[in-house]
Amino acid sequence: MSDMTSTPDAPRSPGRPRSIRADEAIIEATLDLLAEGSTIEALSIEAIAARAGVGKATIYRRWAGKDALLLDALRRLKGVPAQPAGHSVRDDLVLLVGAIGKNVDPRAAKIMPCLAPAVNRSSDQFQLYQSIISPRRQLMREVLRRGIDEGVLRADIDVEVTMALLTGPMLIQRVLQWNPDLDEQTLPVQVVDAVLEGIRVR
Amino acid sequence: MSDMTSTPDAPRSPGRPRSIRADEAIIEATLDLLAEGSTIEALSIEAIAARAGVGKATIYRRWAGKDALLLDALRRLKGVPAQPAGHSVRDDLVLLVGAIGKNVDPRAAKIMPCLAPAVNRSSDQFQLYQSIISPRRQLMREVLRRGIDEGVLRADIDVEVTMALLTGPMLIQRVLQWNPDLDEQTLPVQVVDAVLEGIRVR
DNA sequence: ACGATACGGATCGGTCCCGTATCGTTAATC
DNA sequence: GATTAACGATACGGGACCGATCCGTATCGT
Repeated sequence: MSDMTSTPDAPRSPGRPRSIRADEAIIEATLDLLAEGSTIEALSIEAIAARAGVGKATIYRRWAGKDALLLDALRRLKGVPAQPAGHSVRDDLVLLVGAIGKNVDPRAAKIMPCLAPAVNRSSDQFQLYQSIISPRRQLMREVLRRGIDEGVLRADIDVEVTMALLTGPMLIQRVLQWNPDLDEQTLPVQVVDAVLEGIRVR
Repeated sequence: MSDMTSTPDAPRSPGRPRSIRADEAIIEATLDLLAEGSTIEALSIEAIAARAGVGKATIYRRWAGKDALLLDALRRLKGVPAQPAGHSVRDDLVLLVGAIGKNVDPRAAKIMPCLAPAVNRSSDQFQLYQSIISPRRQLMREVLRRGIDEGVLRADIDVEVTMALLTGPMLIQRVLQWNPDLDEQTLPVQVVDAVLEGIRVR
């Protein structure tokens, strides 16, 4: 949490302790509202409090404001990235590409697109966004490096560009519905194979 | 316009005619404010009126509300897609990929990302979005088909998937700043060449 | 000159939200 | 049982915005 009065070595705090259920309920309510279509700035503390069955004061007791709460709430969305098996480079890439935009928390799929515009406005939110996707990028980077070491992939490819190549098509389709004619199900395999083989006649 | 009292066969409307300058000023103010970082729902009629040097009533006289105004304003952003030269398939693709997210109207680059979340919420805005990018997709589709016909590209590629392959990386980088380590300048060439050649050792 | 209408500007009531304050109640410790 | 602080609920003043309406003025066609 950002500014909760968490005292690691409990020096005894008198009075009624803060409700852990309230903490959870507030975070969950925030994510639920976002997932239901509310945009970040349309989200109100009052709506969150009502949804969480909590008084507004209970929220302000824990966070300084909407931004601090949002930052904490979004952090919960990180989820666990898919773990590649490590056998076939192609299979690992298909797995990673297929996992793009698919988080353990189904709400994340709805929320992430809304983050996009905020990312270019707030430095904090940009950092948050990067901290979420960075580990996933690292996973793919390792698979590509492995492919190069094993001699499956060309040694002269630009790994960063290749990651964008694999990620981009999946992301614009899942997040923007870029092309209604594309099939999201088969797209990961198609993308990976196309990138592997190239499209030029040879 | 959405609900202007436009009478095609001018039967002469009495009274003072509407100012064309006001029309333009309102649209321009809307786009300017969006480009300056305002999000769609943070945009207020009052701010637009103030910026345009126009009374609020002047806006309400022309549009039913913010949504109608926005729809009209965003339609102005379409701009003219880049025209491929038609000589080299590779060069044409580099040109088209490089043009992604780069519109004649520099404000469009700032505004388009903000559209992303709205696209999944409003059917109208989804249609608008598709109507903007659809002609550009068509342009790339034609270049790819030409490449196949000329025997430069493999005949068995999925053209739609290939378009996503070329567009995705550029779009996530320009719109989301997906990977800070990528160079936007060289990315078009890198993407096109990588897609053309593939990354597999052969 | 006249009616009609649009103009920029100002004001109004209503709604929503923020952040704070204050209720009576509840749950822990002493 | 007394103390203490968090609880849900509610009210507050302040602010932003909406949509409507009204000024007095400007600009048309007649």
